[in-house]
Amino acid sequence: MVKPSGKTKRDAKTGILDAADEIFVRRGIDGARMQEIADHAGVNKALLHYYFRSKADLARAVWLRIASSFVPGIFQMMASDLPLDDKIDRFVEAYHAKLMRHPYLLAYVVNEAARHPEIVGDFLSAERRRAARRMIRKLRAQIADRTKAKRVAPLSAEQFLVTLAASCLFPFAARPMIASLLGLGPKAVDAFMEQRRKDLPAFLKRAIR
Amino acid sequence: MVKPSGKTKRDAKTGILDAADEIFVRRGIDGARMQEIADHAGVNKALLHYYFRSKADLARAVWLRIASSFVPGIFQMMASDLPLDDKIDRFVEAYHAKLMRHPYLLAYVVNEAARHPEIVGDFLSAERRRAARRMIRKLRAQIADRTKAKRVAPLSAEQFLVTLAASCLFPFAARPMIASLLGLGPKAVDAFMEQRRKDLPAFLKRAIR
DNA sequence: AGACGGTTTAACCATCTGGTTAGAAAGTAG
DNA sequence: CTACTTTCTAACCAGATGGTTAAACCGTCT
Repeated sequence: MVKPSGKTKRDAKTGILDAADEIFVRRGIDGARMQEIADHAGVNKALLHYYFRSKADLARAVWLRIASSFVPGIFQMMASDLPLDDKIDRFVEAYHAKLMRHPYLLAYVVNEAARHPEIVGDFLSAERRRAARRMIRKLRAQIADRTKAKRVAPLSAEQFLVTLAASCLFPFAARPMIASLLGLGPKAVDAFMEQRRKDLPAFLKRAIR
Repeated sequence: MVKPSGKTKRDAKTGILDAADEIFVRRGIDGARMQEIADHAGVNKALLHYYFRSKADLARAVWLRIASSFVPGIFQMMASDLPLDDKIDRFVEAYHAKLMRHPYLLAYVVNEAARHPEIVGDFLSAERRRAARRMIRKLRAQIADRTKAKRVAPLSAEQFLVTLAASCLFPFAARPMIASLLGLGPKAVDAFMEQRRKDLPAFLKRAIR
């Protein structure tokens, strides 16, 4: 049996994945053209179909890569023994850093998840589902400690997590609308986001104080 | 001069707009097919081009209609003299009701706004910009009153508004992901959203208490 | 009735798009 | 070097898609 060089192969395949990543995220799956991906990767279009049978296949591969970089690391941190306040700080920080560098990413994720809900499940292996449950359980315990100590109305860990994610992520998804409604230029919006990164943790902690 | 029947004309045109609305929102602009819109409206495809020169034109008309139903009413309420707490209640309530009925709407808005930022500006007339500024000014005063009275760290009205919008809207955009991560079926997610509608106002008020 | 103008349609067209194929390069084993 | 496999490409194809056109339709005015 002949062993392929391995290096060349991986280079071409990951090169295609990188190009597809960029184009799919920028244009959306429907808006992306296989030819543009091929050009961007510096490869013949037929090669895309050689490594990935169809456009849908390629899109799925890209989706899995992106989802893997988006969720597991941060969710593991959220399941750890860190104090709740530190978790909030790190959550805000992590997504702020990631989304500042990939402005189209969230619109892509939201859009494709809404129109092809099945791919969301594709990404969630049994192990990842368990990890999510662990995280929720841990958060629930930490929040219960807090609300009990301070005599505050009880708060569902799920709801808090969603609010945390919403507060961090949504502004990036809604960036153009925020800019228009507040009358801010690109630099001013960046400043607004930076301000937000600093203020948001305190705001959220106050709500569960 | 011949006067067109008026009724028929308006029916056909708005019929097309209604159909286009549904299809564009469901599939996204790139994913929508002119033929599907025509079929859905019960009209020949050429008629779409008779009333709206191109697909882009039709998409723009739909966008403007949706944006008009999405923003101005609620923002006017936010600029009114209502107490801040009531505004929070109404804001949560209004978007909850709207988005429960139009599950794809937010993904559509986020996606198209991200990929065609210019259309966001198209919608914001000078008058609407003024209205937005009025709303911010009013909110700023109301929040200042609160934070001063309760000796809390000052809070930007803009940041609060974004957090409010994020907490209400994002869960609908992220619905499939929430469902998968929390392991909820469609009915359980509805219940989760309903719970959220009830809990969220208190959570937000606590943060600016 | 008949002419006229806006409305609607069937048929058509040029182009684009995802996907295929046959074969050329290029790497590998013997 | 030769035989063989994998990688890569140019050319091609069928179907879809946005858009056009010429003519039919239909109410209204004279």
